[in-house]
Amino acid sequence: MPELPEVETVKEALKRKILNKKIMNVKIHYSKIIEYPTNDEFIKNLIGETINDIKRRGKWLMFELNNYYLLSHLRMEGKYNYKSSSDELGKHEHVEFIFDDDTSLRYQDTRKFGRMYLYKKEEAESKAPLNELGLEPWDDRLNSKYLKEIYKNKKKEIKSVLLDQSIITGIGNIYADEILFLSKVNPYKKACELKEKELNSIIENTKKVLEAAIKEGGTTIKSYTSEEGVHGRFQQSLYVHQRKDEECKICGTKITKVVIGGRGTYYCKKCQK
DNA sequence: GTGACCACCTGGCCGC
DNA sequence: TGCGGCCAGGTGGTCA
Repeated sequence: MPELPEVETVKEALKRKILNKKIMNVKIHYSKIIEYPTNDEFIKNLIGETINDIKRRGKWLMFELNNYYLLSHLRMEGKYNYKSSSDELGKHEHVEFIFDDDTSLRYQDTRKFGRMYLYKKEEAESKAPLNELGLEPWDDRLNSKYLKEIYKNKKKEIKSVLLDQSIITGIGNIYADEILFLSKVNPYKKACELKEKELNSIIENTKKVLEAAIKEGGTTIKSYTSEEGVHGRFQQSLYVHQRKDEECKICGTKITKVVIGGRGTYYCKKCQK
């Protein structure tokens, strides 16, 4: 599933292809992808807009247009295909953005979980989803004091809390497992019980893991590939995620898989006591 | 405010 | 071979 590094990879790939293209038409084939505004307004407002820049906030792609921000979340299996506008519609392509040079960008999503918002530029930051996002991993304000203050009332397992996008944005299930492994923190540990040293370790390893994953083009698991169909190379660098019963790369103990907060969680019982 | 649970979706996998 | 059931998981909504 696309997490921060995968979204960053998609963003860079899209920038190489669709910057400065003008939208001539929009076709929606599955209406629920558009969360806000209505389908009709979405189409009407986008026609005539130019894609001036593409940014990222957490796992959200932000297409900067003349007057609007188009926000797109890929959720589990969303991806973008860049094709000729005359190409046949793919089976799971739900939204088409047709440009003035007869090319098109298509949003494809097998499981239809992805969502899009279209806001006027001046109001995008003050509305959901952007105003509900926590700090980016590289934000200077992300320190042990910040986490301690928020975590003090969190009695849930740290594994679940790391996935809370309103605290640190961009961490998903794969990288949460990897961050906790490198930080030598047991995923069952309650967030409110973490010591300052552990919080600092989590912060440092969050940056380290995500930076390395971005460098490697993200992680490819099962259905997810990047916008260009490129397979992320970070898969080979994973210490624990999806390595059940394989040997820990540090101590040789078999990796354990459990379910925490409904999510498959992989960890080493010896390294993460 | 917090935590637990469920719905949204489809394809892949497994057992029968 | 075909069918049914389960699982995967990011997020938002509901309820206690």
